[in-house]
Amino acid sequence: MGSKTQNPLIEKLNLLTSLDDQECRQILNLCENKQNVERGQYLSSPDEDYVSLLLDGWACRYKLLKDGRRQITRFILPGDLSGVRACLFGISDFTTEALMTCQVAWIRGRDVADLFVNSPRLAAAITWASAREEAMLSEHVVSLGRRNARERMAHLFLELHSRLESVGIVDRMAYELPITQEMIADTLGLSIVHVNRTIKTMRDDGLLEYRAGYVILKEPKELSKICGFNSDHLDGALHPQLEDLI
Amino acid sequence: MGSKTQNPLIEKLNLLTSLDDQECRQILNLCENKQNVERGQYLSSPDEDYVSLLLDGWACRYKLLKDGRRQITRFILPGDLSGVRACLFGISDFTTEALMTCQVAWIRGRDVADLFVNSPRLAAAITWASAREEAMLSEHVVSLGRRNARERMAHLFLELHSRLESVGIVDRMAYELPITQEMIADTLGLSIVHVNRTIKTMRDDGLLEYRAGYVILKEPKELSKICGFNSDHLDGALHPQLEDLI
DNA sequence: CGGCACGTTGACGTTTTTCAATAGCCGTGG
DNA sequence: CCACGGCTATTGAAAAACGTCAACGTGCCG
Repeated sequence: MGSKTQNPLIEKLNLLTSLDDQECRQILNLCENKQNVERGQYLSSPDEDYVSLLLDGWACRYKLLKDGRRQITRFILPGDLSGVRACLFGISDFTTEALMTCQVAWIRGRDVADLFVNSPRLAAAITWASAREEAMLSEHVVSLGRRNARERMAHLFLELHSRLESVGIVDRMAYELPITQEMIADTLGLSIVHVNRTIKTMRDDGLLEYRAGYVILKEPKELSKICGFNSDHLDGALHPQLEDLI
Repeated sequence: MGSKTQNPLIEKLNLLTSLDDQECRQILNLCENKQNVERGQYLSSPDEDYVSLLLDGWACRYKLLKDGRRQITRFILPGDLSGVRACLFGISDFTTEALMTCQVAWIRGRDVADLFVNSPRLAAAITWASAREEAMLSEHVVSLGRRNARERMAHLFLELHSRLESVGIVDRMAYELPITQEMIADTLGLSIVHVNRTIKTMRDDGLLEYRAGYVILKEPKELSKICGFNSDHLDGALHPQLEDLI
């Protein structure tokens, strides 16, 4: 695989916002190598010994049931870490796959472990990433358990917008969405057909535009009202009282 | 129902299994005070400044939508930590509520933060708890997104069995389940009525017994086959190669 | 040009929800 | 003691949401 490090480097890591430049560099310095992972290839390292930091592109994490049903639990966007749990604590029966050519940096598990011993702040940043994960998954559970198709869709599009905005790759209320309707279905626990129909009615109602690979949220207020979206859980602040401790 | 309000102190914390007795005691020593929380009361500390360690009883974490729909994201069992994210990183719009009289120990947020600076192994244990959380939530997402009612039910009952077993409060394949069918419905993203019918058919098929507050898994093999249950994600081992590092 | 992946739409089936009614349990107050 | 209300479990009938099957269109690419 090409270990070319071109350099469309992300503006920000999706870690604690209070990390300063030097700390971010410290994280980036742990990256042994950067490489491109092609669409359809797995993002987990073969032996699960590395955490990956996505520098560019989209990936997703999913579980495949024996009869072929698939559930996507998470989209991984530029600036996101992935594989922390698998790397520190063992295997996982989820798969992480690149949805397009991705630029990925790898951090050795032992270097992450070292952070706990030598860099408390960075260890806390890793824990924050894990906690943010948990918060997004909790919202995902709420969507799948108690929101209908339109509400789920609105929530997904708004959450993706928030996340992409925080790494600076949206254009106002529009952003690139390089995924198929099948993936949306597998994320939202719906069938492809129903996703298609739901998008159609939302488009007909003027809530959004949706073209191949591109979304424009035309009525973000209305969309938020539909699903009760709130982006607080994505925010990267450490509790103020703890800032001086760690 | 369990009238065990007194002091059957949990056998194990649900943390990294490699913590030794002294380390567990170290965690317990952080607990400023223990108290009983009555059924229906909230388990979050008023100011979110404490992490809670559940010593006895059941609690659950849920989100309430504006129109009254509720989604339970997690059951908190004896030995579980809760509130780590809220405490370290800020507020959350989820509520944690005692389902019966619970014995709870509180750990100050700053003491948890201190662990990152002074006790890397314990900090890693906290991170492990967060990662285990994430794994359970991922499975929950899979259930809600891609499993039908019977599969979800089987998965829930098996997962609860595994978790209770690991803290030593099951009797073979039987355990106390001090929750209503409404809570099961709010966990599994189903209606009460459908939960009731689903349990009925599973009972009729001889898969389980279900009486008020009590479950017996009569055909655990069959139940596992129904939902593809696997308990690996609940296991508390640190990656072997890292044991010596942290 | 053909093949392929993806999106779109209609007709129909299934799962699950909603509404409604009943029954048991339990504590409370008369 | 009993009547009563509140909560939970249970069951039937009808409706709504969502899935499946199948067909067709469209754009891309070799």
